[in-house]
Amino acid sequence: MARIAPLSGFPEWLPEGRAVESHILRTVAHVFELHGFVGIETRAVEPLEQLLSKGETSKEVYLLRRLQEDGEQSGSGDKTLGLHFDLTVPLARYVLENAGHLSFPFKRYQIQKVWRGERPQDGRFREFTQADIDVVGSEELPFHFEVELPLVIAEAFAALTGIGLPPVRISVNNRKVAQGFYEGLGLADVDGVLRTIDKLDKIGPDAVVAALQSDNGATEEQARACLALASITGTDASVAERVLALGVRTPRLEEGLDELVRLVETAAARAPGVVVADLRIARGLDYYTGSVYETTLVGHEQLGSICSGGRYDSLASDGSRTYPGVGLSIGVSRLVSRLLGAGLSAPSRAVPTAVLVAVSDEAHRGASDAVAAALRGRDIPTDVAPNAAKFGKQIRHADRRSIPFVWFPGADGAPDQVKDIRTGEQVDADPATWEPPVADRWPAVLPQPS
RNA sequence: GUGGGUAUAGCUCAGUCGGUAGAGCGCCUGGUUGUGGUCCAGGAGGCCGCGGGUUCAAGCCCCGUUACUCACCCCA
Repeated sequence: MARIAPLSGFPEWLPEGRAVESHILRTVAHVFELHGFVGIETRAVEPLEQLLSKGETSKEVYLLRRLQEDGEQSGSGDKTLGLHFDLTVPLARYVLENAGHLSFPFKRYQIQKVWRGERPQDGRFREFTQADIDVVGSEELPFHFEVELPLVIAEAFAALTGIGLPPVRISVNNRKVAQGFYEGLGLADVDGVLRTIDKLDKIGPDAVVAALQSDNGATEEQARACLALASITGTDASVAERVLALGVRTPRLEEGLDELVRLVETAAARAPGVVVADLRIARGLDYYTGSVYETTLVGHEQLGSICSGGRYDSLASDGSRTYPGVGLSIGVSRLVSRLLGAGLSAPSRAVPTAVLVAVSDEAHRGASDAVAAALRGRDIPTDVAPNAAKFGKQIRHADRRSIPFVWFPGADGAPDQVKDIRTGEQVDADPATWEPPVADRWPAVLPQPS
Protein backbone atom coordinates (compact mmCIF):
# COMPACT_ATOMS: atom_id res chain seq x y z
CA MET A 1 0.00 0.00 0.00
CA ALA A 2 1.07 3.53 -0.52
CA ARG A 3 2.59 4.51 2.79
CA ILE A 4 3.33 7.94 1.41
CA ALA A 5 0.06 9.65 0.61
CA PRO A 6 -0.21 12.92 -1.27
CA LEU A 7 -0.66 15.94 0.94
CA SER A 8 -4.05 17.33 0.19
CA GLY A 9 -3.99 20.86 -1.15
CA PHE A 10 -0.30 20.81 -2.07
CA PRO A 11 -0.40 19.94 -5.74
CA GLU A 12 2.54 18.32 -7.51
CA TRP A 13 2.34 17.68 -11.21
CA LEU A 14 3.90 14.89 -13.17
CA PRO A 15 6.53 16.01 -15.69
CA GLU A 16 3.89 16.38 -18.43
CA GLY A 17 1.79 18.57 -16.16
CA ARG A 18 4.73 20.66 -15.14
CA ALA A 19 5.50 21.19 -18.83
CA VAL A 20 2.03 22.66 -19.28
CA GLU A 21 2.46 24.85 -16.21
CA SER A 22 5.91 26.03 -17.29
CA HIS A 23 4.55 26.98 -20.67
CA ILE A 24 1.82 29.04 -19.03
CA LEU A 25 4.27 30.76 -16.70
CA ARG A 26 6.58 31.64 -19.58
CA THR A 27 3.71 32.86 -21.73
CA VAL A 28 2.09 35.14 -19.18
CA ALA A 29 5.45 36.56 -18.09
CA HIS A 30 6.22 37.29 -21.73
CA VAL A 31 2.93 39.15 -22.23
CA PHE A 32 3.43 41.07 -19.00
CA GLU A 33 6.89 42.16 -20.14
CA LEU A 34 5.51 43.11 -23.55
CA HIS A 35 3.42 45.64 -21.65
CA GLY A 36 6.32 46.99 -19.66
CA PHE A 37 5.79 45.22 -16.37
CA VAL A 38 9.01 44.37 -14.54
CA GLY A 39 9.37 41.14 -12.62
CA ILE A 40 10.12 41.04 -8.92
CA GLU A 41 10.18 38.37 -6.25
CA THR A 42 9.49 38.97 -2.61
CA ARG A 43 10.30 36.79 0.37
CA ALA A 44 7.79 34.08 1.24
CA VAL A 45 7.12 35.46 4.72
CA GLU A 46 5.85 38.68 6.21
CA PRO A 47 5.40 39.66 9.83
CA LEU A 48 2.04 38.32 10.92
CA GLU A 49 1.02 41.79 11.96
CA GLN A 50 1.59 42.99 8.40
CA LEU A 51 -0.38 40.12 6.92
CA LEU A 52 -3.39 40.84 9.08
CA SER A 53 -3.26 44.61 8.79
CA LYS A 54 -5.74 44.75 5.93
CA GLY A 55 -8.24 42.87 8.01
CA GLU A 56 -7.76 39.82 5.86
CA THR A 57 -8.40 37.47 8.72
CA SER A 58 -10.50 35.23 6.55
CA LYS A 59 -7.48 33.95 4.69
CA GLU A 60 -6.01 31.53 7.14
CA VAL A 61 -2.34 32.22 7.53
CA TYR A 62 0.32 29.55 7.91
CA LEU A 63 2.82 30.53 10.55
CA LEU A 64 6.54 29.92 10.38
CA ARG A 65 8.01 28.33 13.46
CA ARG A 66 11.46 27.12 14.38
CA LEU A 67 11.79 23.64 15.80
CA GLN A 68 14.28 24.85 18.43
CA GLU A 69 12.24 27.86 19.44
CA ASP A 70 12.25 28.77 23.14
CA GLY A 71 8.74 28.22 24.31
CA GLU A 72 8.17 31.64 25.83
CA GLN A 73 8.94 33.55 22.67
CA SER A 74 6.74 31.44 20.46
CA GLY A 75 3.17 32.34 19.81
CA SER A 76 1.83 35.80 19.23
CA GLY A 77 4.97 37.89 19.55
CA ASP A 78 5.48 40.87 17.30
CA LYS A 79 8.01 39.01 15.21
CA THR A 80 5.83 36.05 14.37
CA LEU A 81 6.23 35.31 10.69
CA GLY A 82 3.52 34.05 8.38
CA LEU A 83 3.61 32.76 4.82
CA HIS A 84 2.00 35.26 2.49
CA PHE A 85 -1.51 34.37 1.30
CA ASP A 86 -1.38 36.61 -1.77
CA LEU A 87 1.11 38.84 -3.55
CA THR A 88 -0.64 42.14 -2.93
CA VAL A 89 0.21 42.51 0.74
CA PRO A 90 3.89 41.79 0.07
CA LEU A 91 3.78 44.29 -2.79
CA ALA A 92 2.42 47.00 -0.53
CA ARG A 93 5.18 46.38 1.97
CA TYR A 94 7.82 46.20 -0.78
CA VAL A 95 6.67 49.50 -2.26
CA LEU A 96 6.90 51.28 1.09
CA GLU A 97 10.27 49.74 1.81
CA ASN A 98 11.74 50.62 -1.58
CA ALA A 99 9.77 53.73 -2.48
CA GLY A 100 12.95 55.74 -2.78
CA HIS A 101 14.35 53.34 -5.39
CA LEU A 102 11.23 52.85 -7.48
CA SER A 103 9.77 54.99 -10.23
CA PHE A 104 6.04 55.62 -10.25
CA PRO A 105 3.74 54.56 -11.66
CA PHE A 106 5.43 51.28 -10.82
CA LYS A 107 4.35 48.40 -13.06
CA ARG A 108 5.43 45.04 -11.78
CA TYR A 109 4.60 41.39 -12.23
CA GLN A 110 5.24 38.71 -9.68
CA ILE A 111 4.81 34.98 -10.05
CA GLN A 112 5.15 33.05 -6.81
CA LYS A 113 3.65 30.47 -4.53
CA VAL A 114 1.18 31.59 -1.90
CA TRP A 115 -0.31 29.67 1.03
CA ARG A 116 -3.75 29.59 2.60
CA GLY A 117 -4.86 27.30 5.39
CA GLU A 118 -8.21 26.49 3.81
CA ARG A 119 -9.92 23.19 3.20
CA PRO A 120 -8.77 22.00 -0.20
CA GLN A 121 -11.24 21.13 -2.92
CA ASP A 122 -11.29 20.74 -6.66
CA GLY A 123 -9.27 23.71 -7.92
CA ARG A 124 -8.67 25.01 -4.38
CA PHE A 125 -5.30 24.51 -2.85
CA ARG A 126 -3.39 25.36 0.27
CA GLU A 127 -0.22 26.01 -1.70
CA PHE A 128 -0.62 27.49 -5.14
CA THR A 129 0.97 29.77 -7.68
CA GLN A 130 -0.30 33.20 -8.52
CA ALA A 131 0.76 35.35 -11.44
CA ASP A 132 0.12 38.89 -10.37
CA ILE A 133 0.33 42.23 -12.16
CA ASP A 134 -0.15 45.57 -10.48
CA VAL A 135 0.36 49.22 -11.23
CA VAL A 136 1.15 51.32 -8.19
CA GLY A 137 1.00 55.09 -8.29
CA SER A 138 2.33 57.67 -5.93
CA GLU A 139 -0.53 59.78 -4.58
CA GLU A 140 -2.37 59.39 -7.87
CA LEU A 141 -3.28 56.58 -10.21
CA PRO A 142 -5.23 57.55 -13.32
CA PHE A 143 -8.36 55.57 -14.08
CA HIS A 144 -7.08 54.38 -17.46
CA PHE A 145 -4.93 51.81 -15.68
CA GLU A 146 -8.14 50.17 -14.47
CA VAL A 147 -9.00 49.74 -18.14
CA GLU A 148 -5.57 48.55 -19.24
CA LEU A 149 -4.92 45.89 -16.63
CA PRO A 150 -7.78 43.57 -17.54
CA LEU A 151 -6.80 44.02 -21.17
CA VAL A 152 -3.28 42.84 -20.43
CA ILE A 153 -4.79 39.84 -18.69
CA ALA A 154 -7.10 39.22 -21.64
CA GLU A 155 -4.08 39.25 -23.90
CA ALA A 156 -2.27 36.77 -21.66
CA PHE A 157 -5.21 34.38 -21.78
CA ALA A 158 -5.55 34.90 -25.52
CA ALA A 159 -1.94 33.80 -25.88
CA LEU A 160 -2.93 30.52 -24.23
CA THR A 161 -5.86 29.55 -26.41
CA GLY A 162 -3.39 27.70 -28.62
CA ILE A 163 -2.73 25.16 -25.88
CA GLY A 164 -6.38 24.36 -25.35
CA LEU A 165 -7.41 27.01 -22.84
CA PRO A 166 -11.15 27.68 -23.18
CA PRO A 167 -12.31 31.27 -23.74
CA VAL A 168 -12.38 33.46 -20.64
CA ARG A 169 -14.88 36.00 -19.45
CA ILE A 170 -13.66 38.90 -17.34
CA SER A 171 -16.58 40.22 -15.34
CA VAL A 172 -16.26 43.76 -14.04
CA ASN A 173 -18.04 45.79 -11.43
CA ASN A 174 -17.24 48.99 -9.60
CA ARG A 175 -17.38 49.66 -5.90
CA LYS A 176 -18.68 53.15 -6.50
CA VAL A 177 -21.68 51.81 -8.38
CA ALA A 178 -22.69 49.40 -5.66
CA GLN A 179 -21.94 51.74 -2.79
CA GLY A 180 -23.54 54.75 -4.48
CA PHE A 181 -26.62 52.76 -5.30
CA TYR A 182 -27.10 51.30 -1.85
CA GLU A 183 -26.46 54.64 -0.18
CA GLY A 184 -28.89 56.34 -2.53
CA LEU A 185 -31.36 53.68 -1.62
CA GLY A 186 -30.88 54.38 2.06
CA LEU A 187 -29.04 51.19 2.98
CA ALA A 188 -26.26 51.75 5.48
CA ASP A 189 -24.74 48.26 5.65
CA VAL A 190 -23.05 48.35 2.27
CA ASP A 191 -20.60 45.54 3.00
CA GLY A 192 -23.32 43.36 4.41
CA VAL A 193 -25.47 43.85 1.33
CA LEU A 194 -22.49 42.96 -0.85
CA ARG A 195 -21.92 39.74 1.03
CA THR A 196 -25.53 38.77 0.58
CA ILE A 197 -25.60 39.69 -3.10
CA ASP A 198 -22.49 37.56 -3.59
CA LYS A 199 -24.56 34.50 -2.71
CA LEU A 200 -26.98 35.11 -5.55
CA ASP A 201 -25.65 32.29 -7.70
CA LYS A 202 -25.77 29.84 -4.84
CA ILE A 203 -29.00 30.54 -3.02
CA GLY A 204 -31.06 32.20 -5.73
CA PRO A 205 -32.90 35.53 -6.01
CA ASP A 206 -35.74 34.74 -3.60
CA ALA A 207 -33.40 33.75 -0.80
CA VAL A 208 -31.30 36.85 -1.46
CA VAL A 209 -34.30 39.11 -1.16
CA ALA A 210 -35.23 37.42 2.08
CA ALA A 211 -31.69 37.63 3.45
CA LEU A 212 -31.36 41.30 2.56
CA GLN A 213 -34.41 41.97 4.68
CA SER A 214 -33.52 39.73 7.61
CA ASP A 215 -29.74 40.32 7.71
CA ASN A 216 -29.11 43.71 6.18
CA GLY A 217 -32.05 45.78 7.33
CA ALA A 218 -33.57 46.27 3.90
CA THR A 219 -37.24 46.71 3.15
CA GLU A 220 -38.68 44.42 0.54
CA GLU A 221 -38.65 47.29 -1.93
CA GLN A 222 -34.99 48.04 -1.21
CA ALA A 223 -34.14 44.36 -1.47
CA ARG A 224 -35.81 44.08 -4.86
CA ALA A 225 -33.92 47.14 -6.05
CA CYS A 226 -30.62 45.53 -5.01
CA LEU A 227 -31.60 42.42 -6.88
CA ALA A 228 -32.52 44.45 -9.95
CA LEU A 229 -29.13 46.15 -9.85
CA ALA A 230 -27.36 42.80 -9.56
CA SER A 231 -29.16 41.45 -12.61
CA ILE A 232 -27.70 44.07 -14.95
CA THR A 233 -24.93 43.04 -17.32
CA GLY A 234 -23.65 44.48 -20.56
CA THR A 235 -20.80 45.79 -22.61
CA ASP A 236 -21.90 49.33 -23.47
CA ALA A 237 -23.49 52.53 -22.17
CA SER A 238 -26.86 50.85 -21.83
CA VAL A 239 -25.60 49.45 -18.55
CA ALA A 240 -25.59 52.92 -17.05
CA GLU A 241 -28.99 53.71 -18.53
CA ARG A 242 -30.54 50.62 -17.05
CA VAL A 243 -29.05 51.35 -13.62
CA LEU A 244 -30.29 54.93 -13.61
CA ALA A 245 -33.69 53.70 -14.73
CA LEU A 246 -33.98 52.04 -11.33
CA GLY A 247 -34.51 55.53 -9.96
CA VAL A 248 -31.48 55.93 -7.72
CA ARG A 249 -29.06 58.75 -8.45
CA THR A 250 -26.05 59.89 -6.42
CA PRO A 251 -22.77 61.52 -7.43
CA ARG A 252 -20.86 58.42 -6.41
CA LEU A 253 -23.12 56.16 -8.41
CA GLU A 254 -22.81 58.32 -11.50
CA GLU A 255 -19.03 58.47 -11.19
CA GLY A 256 -18.90 54.70 -10.90
CA LEU A 257 -21.17 54.20 -13.88
CA ASP A 258 -19.05 56.53 -15.94
CA GLU A 259 -15.95 54.50 -15.10
CA LEU A 260 -17.65 51.20 -15.70
CA VAL A 261 -18.91 52.24 -19.12
CA ARG A 262 -15.53 53.61 -20.14
CA LEU A 263 -13.99 50.31 -19.15
CA VAL A 264 -16.34 47.99 -21.00
CA GLU A 265 -16.55 50.15 -24.09
CA THR A 266 -12.78 50.39 -24.43
CA ALA A 267 -12.49 46.68 -23.79
CA ALA A 268 -15.18 45.89 -26.35
CA ALA A 269 -13.08 47.66 -28.94
CA ARG A 270 -9.72 46.14 -27.97
CA ALA A 271 -10.69 42.63 -26.85
CA PRO A 272 -14.17 41.95 -28.17
CA GLY A 273 -16.30 39.53 -26.23
CA VAL A 274 -14.05 39.15 -23.19
CA VAL A 275 -14.85 41.90 -20.72
CA VAL A 276 -18.40 42.37 -19.53
CA ALA A 277 -19.93 44.55 -16.84
CA ASP A 278 -21.73 42.32 -14.36
CA LEU A 279 -23.24 44.14 -11.43
CA ARG A 280 -23.73 40.98 -9.44
CA ILE A 281 -19.97 40.75 -8.88
CA ALA A 282 -19.66 41.57 -5.21
CA ARG A 283 -16.68 39.66 -3.92
CA GLY A 284 -13.89 41.98 -3.00
CA LEU A 285 -16.04 45.07 -3.24
CA ASP A 286 -15.73 45.46 0.50
CA TYR A 287 -12.03 46.28 0.25
CA TYR A 288 -11.59 47.49 -3.31
CA THR A 289 -12.47 51.10 -3.99
CA GLY A 290 -13.02 51.20 -7.76
CA SER A 291 -13.07 48.54 -10.44
CA VAL A 292 -13.22 44.90 -9.42
CA TYR A 293 -12.56 41.95 -11.67
CA GLU A 294 -13.50 38.28 -11.67
CA THR A 295 -12.53 35.90 -14.43
CA THR A 296 -14.12 32.59 -15.31
CA LEU A 297 -13.33 29.94 -17.86
CA VAL A 298 -16.29 29.69 -20.20
CA GLY A 299 -17.83 26.27 -19.72
CA HIS A 300 -16.03 25.83 -16.39
CA GLU A 301 -17.81 28.42 -14.29
CA GLN A 302 -18.04 25.97 -11.39
CA LEU A 303 -14.28 26.16 -11.06
CA GLY A 304 -14.64 29.69 -9.75
CA SER A 305 -12.52 32.67 -10.60
CA ILE A 306 -9.17 32.05 -12.26
CA CYS A 307 -8.12 35.69 -12.09
CA SER A 308 -9.34 38.37 -9.73
CA GLY A 309 -8.36 41.82 -8.65
CA GLY A 310 -9.31 45.43 -8.40
CA ARG A 311 -8.33 48.94 -7.45
CA TYR A 312 -7.25 50.18 -4.06
CA ASP A 313 -7.14 53.93 -3.52
CA SER A 314 -4.73 53.18 -0.71
CA LEU A 315 -2.77 50.04 -1.47
CA ALA A 316 -0.09 51.33 0.85
CA SER A 317 0.54 54.40 2.91
CA ASP A 318 3.48 55.58 4.97
CA GLY A 319 1.61 58.31 6.74
CA SER A 320 2.77 61.16 4.53
CA ARG A 321 2.28 59.53 1.17
CA THR A 322 -0.41 57.29 -0.22
CA TYR A 323 0.12 54.70 -2.93
CA PRO A 324 -2.99 53.71 -4.87
CA GLY A 325 -2.85 50.54 -6.94
CA VAL A 326 -4.74 48.36 -9.32
CA GLY A 327 -3.94 44.73 -10.02
CA LEU A 328 -5.06 41.29 -10.99
CA SER A 329 -3.83 37.88 -10.03
CA ILE A 330 -4.06 34.75 -12.14
CA GLY A 331 -4.62 31.53 -10.20
CA VAL A 332 -2.11 29.50 -12.17
CA SER A 333 -2.49 26.33 -10.13
CA ARG A 334 -6.26 26.37 -10.46
CA LEU A 335 -5.91 26.90 -14.18
CA VAL A 336 -3.38 24.12 -14.58
CA SER A 337 -5.38 21.71 -12.47
CA ARG A 338 -8.38 22.15 -14.75
CA LEU A 339 -6.34 22.03 -17.96
CA LEU A 340 -4.79 18.74 -16.84
CA GLY A 341 -7.78 17.29 -15.03
CA ALA A 342 -10.12 17.86 -17.97
CA GLY A 343 -7.49 16.69 -20.42
CA LEU A 344 -7.56 19.99 -22.28
CA SER A 345 -3.85 20.31 -22.93
CA ALA A 346 -0.70 18.22 -22.86
CA PRO A 347 2.90 18.49 -24.04
CA SER A 348 3.88 16.84 -27.29
CA ARG A 349 6.29 14.65 -25.38
CA ALA A 350 7.18 13.84 -21.80
CA VAL A 351 10.82 14.91 -22.07
CA PRO A 352 12.70 17.71 -23.83
CA THR A 353 14.65 15.18 -25.87
CA ALA A 354 14.25 15.30 -29.66
CA VAL A 355 16.84 12.64 -30.45
CA LEU A 356 17.84 9.48 -28.63
CA VAL A 357 21.23 8.20 -29.72
CA ALA A 358 21.34 4.42 -29.61
CA VAL A 359 24.32 2.59 -28.12
CA SER A 360 25.41 -0.48 -30.06
CA ASP A 361 27.49 -1.84 -27.19
CA GLU A 362 29.11 -0.31 -24.15
CA ALA A 363 32.54 -0.39 -25.80
CA HIS A 364 31.23 2.04 -28.40
CA ARG A 365 29.29 4.35 -26.06
CA GLY A 366 31.91 6.99 -26.80
CA ALA A 367 30.78 7.15 -30.42
CA SER A 368 27.20 7.74 -29.31
CA ASP A 369 28.30 10.41 -26.85
CA ALA A 370 30.15 12.18 -29.66
CA VAL A 371 27.03 12.20 -31.82
CA ALA A 372 25.01 13.62 -28.93
CA ALA A 373 27.59 16.33 -28.29
CA ALA A 374 27.50 17.38 -31.94
CA LEU A 375 23.73 17.60 -31.96
CA ARG A 376 23.57 19.46 -28.65
CA GLY A 377 26.18 21.85 -29.97
CA ARG A 378 23.63 22.83 -32.57
CA ASP A 379 20.87 23.26 -29.97
CA ILE A 380 19.13 19.96 -30.59
CA PRO A 381 18.07 18.40 -27.28
CA THR A 382 19.64 14.95 -27.31
CA ASP A 383 19.95 12.02 -24.97
CA VAL A 384 21.96 8.82 -25.16
CA ALA A 385 20.39 5.43 -24.54
CA PRO A 386 20.89 4.38 -20.90
CA ASN A 387 22.18 0.93 -21.85
CA ALA A 388 23.17 -1.09 -24.86
CA ALA A 389 20.01 -3.13 -24.92
CA LYS A 390 18.64 -4.62 -28.10
CA PHE A 391 17.73 -1.89 -30.55
CA GLY A 392 14.09 -2.75 -30.18
CA LYS A 393 14.34 -1.87 -26.51
CA GLN A 394 16.14 1.33 -27.24
CA ILE A 395 13.49 2.36 -29.74
CA ARG A 396 10.84 1.53 -27.19
CA HIS A 397 12.64 3.69 -24.65
CA ALA A 398 12.22 6.60 -27.08
CA ASP A 399 8.66 5.65 -27.99
CA ARG A 400 7.56 5.63 -24.33
CA ARG A 401 8.71 9.22 -24.03
CA SER A 402 7.48 10.28 -27.46
CA ILE A 403 11.05 11.12 -28.47
CA PRO A 404 10.59 11.44 -32.24
CA PHE A 405 14.04 10.39 -33.48
CA VAL A 406 16.45 7.54 -32.76
CA TRP A 407 19.99 7.89 -34.04
CA PHE A 408 22.04 4.83 -34.98
CA PRO A 409 25.80 5.43 -35.17
CA GLY A 410 27.21 3.65 -38.21
CA ALA A 411 29.39 0.64 -37.54
CA ASP A 412 32.74 0.09 -39.27
CA GLY A 413 32.73 3.29 -41.29
CA ALA A 414 29.12 2.96 -42.41
CA PRO A 415 27.17 6.22 -42.32
CA ASP A 416 25.06 7.07 -39.29
CA GLN A 417 21.33 6.73 -39.68
CA VAL A 418 18.42 8.52 -38.03
CA LYS A 419 14.97 7.01 -37.74
CA ASP A 420 11.70 8.87 -37.32
CA ILE A 421 9.95 6.37 -35.11
CA ARG A 422 6.52 7.79 -35.90
CA THR A 423 6.80 7.01 -39.60
CA GLY A 424 9.48 4.34 -39.45
CA GLU A 425 11.46 6.23 -42.07
CA GLN A 426 15.21 5.76 -41.60
CA VAL A 427 17.83 7.69 -43.55
CA ASP A 428 21.58 8.34 -43.60
CA ALA A 429 22.49 11.38 -41.53
CA ASP A 430 25.48 13.44 -40.44
CA PRO A 431 25.43 14.82 -36.87
CA ALA A 432 27.25 17.92 -38.10
CA THR A 433 24.45 18.94 -40.44
CA TRP A 434 21.22 17.01 -39.76
CA GLU A 435 18.27 19.10 -38.60
CA PRO A 436 15.00 17.92 -37.14
CA PRO A 437 11.85 19.65 -38.38
CA VAL A 438 11.35 22.90 -36.46
CA ALA A 439 8.18 21.57 -34.87
CA ASP A 440 10.07 18.59 -33.45
CA ARG A 441 13.08 20.35 -31.99
CA TRP A 442 11.46 21.31 -28.70
CA PRO A 443 8.31 19.93 -27.12
CA ALA A 444 5.17 21.99 -27.59
CA VAL A 445 2.07 22.22 -25.45
CA LEU A 446 -0.94 21.27 -27.51
CA PRO A 447 -4.71 21.22 -27.14
CA GLN A 448 -6.09 17.74 -26.67
CA PRO A 449 -9.00 16.40 -28.68
CA SER A 450 -12.21 15.39 -26.91
C1' G B 1 -14.27 24.65 11.85
C1' U B 2 -19.28 21.65 10.29
C1' G B 3 -21.51 17.61 7.56
C1' G B 4 -21.48 13.31 3.69
C1' G B 5 -18.57 9.65 0.88
C1' U B 6 -14.29 6.59 0.11
C1' A B 7 -9.81 3.52 1.51
C1' U B 8 -8.23 -4.00 -1.86
C1' A B 9 -1.82 -4.94 -7.00
C1' G B 10 1.92 0.64 -9.98
C1' C B 11 -3.30 2.65 -12.09
C1' U B 12 -8.88 1.97 -12.54
C1' C B 13 -11.79 -1.06 -9.81
C1' A B 14 -14.56 -6.21 -8.67
C1' G B 15 -14.82 -9.24 -4.28
C1' U B 16 -21.79 -12.94 -3.36
C1' C B 17 -24.37 -15.34 2.75
C1' G B 18 -18.13 -13.91 7.01
C1' G B 19 -14.83 -19.47 4.78
C1' U B 20 -7.09 -19.23 2.67
C1' A B 21 -7.14 -12.52 -2.74
C1' G B 22 -9.48 -11.21 -8.40
C1' A B 23 -9.98 -8.60 -13.41
C1' G B 24 -8.51 -4.99 -17.00
C1' C B 25 -4.59 -1.81 -18.01
C1' G B 26 0.56 -1.14 -16.99
C1' C B 27 5.36 -3.66 -15.96
C1' C B 28 9.06 -7.93 -16.91
C1' U B 29 10.54 -12.36 -20.00
C1' G B 30 10.08 -15.24 -24.40
C1' G B 31 8.22 -16.07 -29.46
C1' U B 32 11.91 -12.21 -32.67
C1' U B 33 18.28 -13.83 -35.74
C1' G B 34 20.04 -6.67 -31.19
C1' U B 35 14.85 -2.06 -35.24
C1' G B 36 9.57 -0.56 -31.10
C1' G B 37 4.02 -0.37 -31.59
C1' U B 38 -0.07 -5.49 -33.10
C1' C B 39 -0.58 -10.58 -31.66
C1' C B 40 0.46 -15.13 -28.69
C1' A B 41 2.54 -17.57 -24.32
C1' G B 42 4.54 -17.10 -19.57
C1' G B 43 5.90 -14.16 -15.08
C1' A B 44 6.60 -10.71 -11.07
C1' G B 45 3.79 -7.74 -7.99
C1' G B 46 -1.04 -7.51 -1.89
C1' C B 47 0.15 -5.35 6.33
C1' C B 48 -7.22 -5.64 1.87
C1' G B 49 -5.20 2.50 5.30
C1' C B 50 -4.06 1.89 10.72
C1' G B 51 -5.61 0.16 15.88
C1' G B 52 -8.93 -2.54 18.65
C1' G B 53 -13.50 -5.73 19.11
C1' U B 54 -17.09 -9.86 17.79
C1' U B 55 -16.31 -14.92 15.73
C1' C B 56 -13.96 -21.55 15.10
C1' A B 57 -12.99 -18.07 11.02
C1' A B 58 -13.06 -10.87 9.13
C1' G B 59 -11.30 -7.59 2.84
C1' C B 60 -16.56 -8.21 4.41
C1' C B 61 -19.75 -7.14 10.83
C1' C B 62 -18.90 -3.38 15.26
C1' C B 63 -15.97 0.75 17.64
C1' G B 64 -12.05 4.11 17.14
C1' U B 65 -8.41 6.57 14.24
C1' U B 66 -5.80 8.61 10.06
C1' A B 67 -5.70 10.00 5.11
C1' C B 68 -8.08 11.23 0.75
C1' U B 69 -12.49 13.31 -1.33
C1' C B 70 -17.18 16.19 -1.99
C1' A B 71 -20.31 20.10 0.04
C1' C B 72 -20.68 24.37 3.52
C1' C B 73 -17.55 28.70 4.99
C1' C B 74 -14.23 31.39 2.10
C1' C B 75 -11.33 32.21 -1.94
C1' A B 76 -6.97 32.16 -7.23
